[in-house]
Amino acid sequence: MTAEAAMRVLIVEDDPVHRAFLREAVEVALPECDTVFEAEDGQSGERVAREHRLENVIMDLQMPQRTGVDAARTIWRERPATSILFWSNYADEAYVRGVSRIVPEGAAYGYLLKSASEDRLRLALRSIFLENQCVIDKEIRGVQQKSQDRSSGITDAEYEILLDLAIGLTDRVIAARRHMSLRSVQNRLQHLYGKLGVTHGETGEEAVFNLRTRAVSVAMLRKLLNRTALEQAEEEFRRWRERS
Amino acid sequence: MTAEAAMRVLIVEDDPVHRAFLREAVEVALPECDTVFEAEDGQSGERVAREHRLENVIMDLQMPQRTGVDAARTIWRERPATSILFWSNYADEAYVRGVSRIVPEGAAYGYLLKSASEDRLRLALRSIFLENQCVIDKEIRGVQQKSQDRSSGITDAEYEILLDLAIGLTDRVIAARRHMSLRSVQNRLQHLYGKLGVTHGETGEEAVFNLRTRAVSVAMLRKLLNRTALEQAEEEFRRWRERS
DNA sequence: AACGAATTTGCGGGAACCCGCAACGGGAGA
DNA sequence: TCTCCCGTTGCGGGTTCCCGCAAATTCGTT
Repeated sequence: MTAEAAMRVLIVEDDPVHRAFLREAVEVALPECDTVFEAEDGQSGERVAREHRLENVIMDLQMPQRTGVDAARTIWRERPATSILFWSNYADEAYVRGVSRIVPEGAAYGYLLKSASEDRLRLALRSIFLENQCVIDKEIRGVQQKSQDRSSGITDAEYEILLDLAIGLTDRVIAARRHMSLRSVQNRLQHLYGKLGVTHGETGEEAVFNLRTRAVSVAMLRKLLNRTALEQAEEEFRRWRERS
Repeated sequence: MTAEAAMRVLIVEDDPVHRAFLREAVEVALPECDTVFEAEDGQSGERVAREHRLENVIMDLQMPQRTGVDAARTIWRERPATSILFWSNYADEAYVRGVSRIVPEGAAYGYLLKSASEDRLRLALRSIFLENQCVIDKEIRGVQQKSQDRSSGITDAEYEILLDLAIGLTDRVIAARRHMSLRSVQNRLQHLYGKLGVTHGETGEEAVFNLRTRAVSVAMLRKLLNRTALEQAEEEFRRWRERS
């Protein structure tokens, strides 16, 4: 038991400029914080959080080696009550999906864009770390909404097959992996094509697009997919493959 | 003719934290610089450079709306003697290719990673803006080398078809667009597959991968491709399509 | 229990893809 | 000039993809 409410914060951020900026912001916004830890990648972020039993984390999302999502997952697995503020450059749906997939029941978390004003950042820091409130950037909210919308949004099932598609699997392998018939895979693909609005080309002439590749392309352009999501899917597939 | 060597510098960078950091660095490293202009996207960067006839630019690469490469291209088109220091987060081959494709004969330019030390940055500023020397980060050099290597590197022709592939075109459309026969397209594709090391799968069993999509996937993972490159290719294709 | 809607699966076929084989053509060097 | 090498083109085939049609199954609702 610490005598006073001595708060400690961990900053996980690879960019030194941003790291310094965050430390400054924490010191200004949270005078009750007496110690600021820093880590410059997900790997060591996990380690420091574990060693010092830290409960307040500011986490960059895109980092080399080990993503912010990865790090947050293991941190939350070890102590689900940790408060994490995600601090990211982009509002890609791929990231938003990644985060909301791992946040545990009742945990306080936040999702702020780096373009947010300093005031907003300071407010978010106090809300999350002192009052355990969730703070989600408005833009992120929009993405969350859209991704859950029935009509334009993409189902989890469809997202799953999109990943399989994106790493280049054949229909047959997808069928084997997901325990479906070949035809079902093709069905899901057609749904996906519909949702993404990919067609062979405007008119009824000859095909302009290869739907398979085109789907990946527009998913990328719409930021449904990004390299990080790809890497993760690749890794999962590798693991599945090893145990036959 | 300015009476003294009154240098002026333009900083084009969307992230306010980095922008402030850069301004600071310029003021320290270049005391002979008396005016620092700032722009927060490619669009206005071009405008400011044009209006004030600036010859020294620091340019972020990934920016919303209009890329650093785009902005640099038009700036250099208007005044090829401009010195530009590119300042980027990543050493993706896609970016490196994009830059070295547009740098005009004899222009001074630099390519620094944001992870470089402040000393390195200051040194680069002086080298480029005062002595018109090119300064390329070592990591970037490595990428440049590799991309020009005969064996592992990818030809411009192959890169071109990779882009067509990535935006989802069919063989036939690629053939029409590039004025080749269908078979030639398929040939190039096979070369590409070879270079990227994509196969149907390890053993001689059934195919695990769809080569087409798989190629895009590994190109992404290897950072040969990124979303920006995709966008650009998409745009070019659209233009080609309009004039039949 | 019964009904309707959404998924799953099979069948079949046309189109696109992947690719080995072979001939042709143009540029580099002996 | 002759030859060698590389890129292009055609042909033919096996495979995979894309998808309409229709029966079967699942699931939620009344």
